[in-house]
Amino acid sequence: MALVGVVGMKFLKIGEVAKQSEVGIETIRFYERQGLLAEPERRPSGYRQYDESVVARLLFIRRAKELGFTLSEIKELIGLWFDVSTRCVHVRQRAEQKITDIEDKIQSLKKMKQSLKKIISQCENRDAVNECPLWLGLERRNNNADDSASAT
Amino acid sequence: MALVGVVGMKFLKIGEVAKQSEVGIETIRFYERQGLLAEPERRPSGYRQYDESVVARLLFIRRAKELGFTLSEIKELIGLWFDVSTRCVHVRQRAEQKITDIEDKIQSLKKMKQSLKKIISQCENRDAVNECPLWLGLERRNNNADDSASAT
DNA sequence: GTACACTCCGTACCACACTACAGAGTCAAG
DNA sequence: CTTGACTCTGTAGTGTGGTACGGAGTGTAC
Repeated sequence: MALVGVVGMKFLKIGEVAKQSEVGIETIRFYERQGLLAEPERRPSGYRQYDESVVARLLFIRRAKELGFTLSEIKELIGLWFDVSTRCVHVRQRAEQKITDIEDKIQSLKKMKQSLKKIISQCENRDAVNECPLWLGLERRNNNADDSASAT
Repeated sequence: MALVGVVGMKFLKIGEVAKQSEVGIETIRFYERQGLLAEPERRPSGYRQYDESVVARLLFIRRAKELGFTLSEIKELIGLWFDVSTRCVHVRQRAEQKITDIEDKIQSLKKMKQSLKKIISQCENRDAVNECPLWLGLERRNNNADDSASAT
């Protein structure tokens, strides 16, 4: 039985993939329908047969979602990789755009973190807590020329 | 500049707030119902009367959403500020937790950025594009002491 | 060879975050 | 005044991202 063409290649059933990636079975099939996962090989019975790489893909999708990317953005990010050998110029441009977006996100998150630190320190010092400079300056693309905001 | 009864305090109607914050009128009312915005003063006619600070609040909400926070998380973030004078210990803990989450997000975004750069360089070098080390290692809670702070 | 878990497909349903009316009242320029 | 843009409340509908069946077939351990 189990004659597999290639050596040592471990195949996974959908439930095993689900367990390893901590993504629900239904969700995996949903992602397949949405084009985030390629349609996998099938056993004669129709069972999906995954190789291990799909787990990494699913972990990536999960994390990217937590970072505020939509499924269609994630699809695009994944697509960048597979397009790389084909239409170089477009890929390059899109990748550079994504990098800019990501850098903006990082900057905003850093501002947010500074604000939270400020909250904690005010908390500790029991300073007068009134002015709420809070949260400002993380609008995106923030080239703040004006107030030299909080820095710790 | 319009001068208003009391001091130089400018009041805004909902449409003006919407325009300045680039958030739809319906969405502003929706956020009010959800408790992300306090119920504003009303004119005798029932018109909402906002002061300018609401614009910053809305920009914050917008940005936080782009960074992957849900409305209820955003509500909590906003709440942290206003609770700060009251229940210090809890606030502190929650703020510290948020900071950890944010640091994780930043790390993952940095990994993602590195992967994109790799795509671009492979694009340029026309290297064999085969192994797909891509996207790995951004699962969350990954501490790498590697690449330093904000660079371009 | 029969339990029993697993998988298949399809459809329906869910929560979240809006978005779009309807029908009535308000404001401000001309 | 009138007129037209703006606002009010309330309810209904939309798009995204899943989640939960139902009824059938499959795999395998005993």
